[in-house]
Amino acid sequence: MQKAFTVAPKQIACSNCSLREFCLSADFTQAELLQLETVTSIKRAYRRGDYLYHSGAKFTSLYAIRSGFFKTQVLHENGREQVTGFQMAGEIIGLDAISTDTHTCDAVALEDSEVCELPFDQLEELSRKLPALQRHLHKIMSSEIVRDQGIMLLLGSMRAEERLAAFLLNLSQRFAARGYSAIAFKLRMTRQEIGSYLGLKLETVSRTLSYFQESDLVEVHGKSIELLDMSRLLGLVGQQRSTQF
Amino acid sequence: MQKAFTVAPKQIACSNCSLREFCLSADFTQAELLQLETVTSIKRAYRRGDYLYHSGAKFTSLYAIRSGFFKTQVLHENGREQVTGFQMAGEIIGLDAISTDTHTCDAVALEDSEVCELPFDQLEELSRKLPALQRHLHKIMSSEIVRDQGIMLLLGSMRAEERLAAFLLNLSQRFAARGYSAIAFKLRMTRQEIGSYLGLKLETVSRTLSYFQESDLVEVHGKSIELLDMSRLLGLVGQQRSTQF
DNA sequence: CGGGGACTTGATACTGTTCAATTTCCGTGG
DNA sequence: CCACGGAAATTGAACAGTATCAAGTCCCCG
Repeated sequence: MQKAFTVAPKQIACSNCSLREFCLSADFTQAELLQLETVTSIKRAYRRGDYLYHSGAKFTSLYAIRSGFFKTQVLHENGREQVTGFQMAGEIIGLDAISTDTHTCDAVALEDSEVCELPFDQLEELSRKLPALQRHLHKIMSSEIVRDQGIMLLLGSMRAEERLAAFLLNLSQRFAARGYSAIAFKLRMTRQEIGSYLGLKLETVSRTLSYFQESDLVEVHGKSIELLDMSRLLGLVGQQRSTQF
Repeated sequence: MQKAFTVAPKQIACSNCSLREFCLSADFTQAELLQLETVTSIKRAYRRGDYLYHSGAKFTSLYAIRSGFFKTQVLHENGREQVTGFQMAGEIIGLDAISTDTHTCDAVALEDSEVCELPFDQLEELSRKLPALQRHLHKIMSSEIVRDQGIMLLLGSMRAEERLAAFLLNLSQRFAARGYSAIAFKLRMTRQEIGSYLGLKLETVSRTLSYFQESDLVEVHGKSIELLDMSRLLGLVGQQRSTQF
């Protein structure tokens, strides 16, 4: 974890940090990529615990995470709280705010992070000129909908063990996609945050991790985790309730 | 419930059924509305039980519901099933399919219904010319994300009673917004479908409804329901777990 | 090095599920 | 129009899974 940031959210001039990385995974011609560069972006650094935005704040931009780790959470008026996602490098935050021009959740850095601000007006304007960008934006929003539906399935029909296995495998897959180890990584969030995300209490998360360790499925040391038996973990997620049918 | 449809999904010529209703809630100039008309749309009728599309099918269009009632569901490979939403007139179905060009859920008519097909290519093309349409499309997708997050909160942190109260109040609100009674309506779905949506078993749904009835919160007769005490229902949803804090 | 939050673990309580037996409702065919 | 049959819904009793409460340990950050 880098310690380079001495002051919280400061602006950094960044000429080659633009929409370009927003579109990394899409197919663009060289000419189009040059146009993407024309949209100026602001890169910001955040320290652990900093808020990228608060619920209720006016919406102006989406944010592309360049490095680091965030969580998003909704705070119900009655103190109820739900972590709605954990986001890492290359992912986009803030899509929920488009609907009402107001952020509907908080985004909090779980480690020192850098994000690229993408002014939404400019994004819309440019995507009117570049069909590939337009399509890419639509796909990103749609992916978020699909992801949410996956979590609904998890919350609606899985047991604690299945939820946690699914969670670990999801993290593993995303780390792997970024060139990090798929089998050993550090959890950036607390047991309570994991629990909130998975609809479990922190004690249940802790107990289930301990059980996984006893079963030689994983090796846990605090926030460090190693997946010892991917296929059995996968089996857990695939498993339907033993008593069903 | 109308019985006019003797054959399943048939096409109906419909010159004034276009993108226009897709945009009912947005602000468009008269000139823009005329342009919206130029996108030809196909109106189709579906009978109860008909599939609007299946999971895995190629994505070509979004669908605007003109009348009737649908459910969307994801079927996990292992037989696990989750109802991800109930949609009624004026709502848009199919947004999840944009991300992969393939439908990721089934959409099933819960009563005889009419939908308007919106070819997505044309929608994108036109939205490049009409910023208001572009913005509207983005808002619709974002709203779906916000809705999903609300369900995550419900599934992740509410008790059975709270979930059911929230569900009934949500239906009430949506019926009211369409000019129907907010306090008396007919449930179009089975207890099992409600349960799947709310992450509960059908027996729990049934029991909780019975308990609501004993408590004079609602009056239930099969699929007909009447909300007798809105404020207490609202209180249930707002309530945090009695033992928390 | 000290302090406090994070985590683990145990005992108990409780919510919701499972299994099972009826009853009710509704669409279909006679 | 009524009778029939199967799906949907209700209800009860036992059980399972997770939450809750509590105590103690670990570890990280300042």
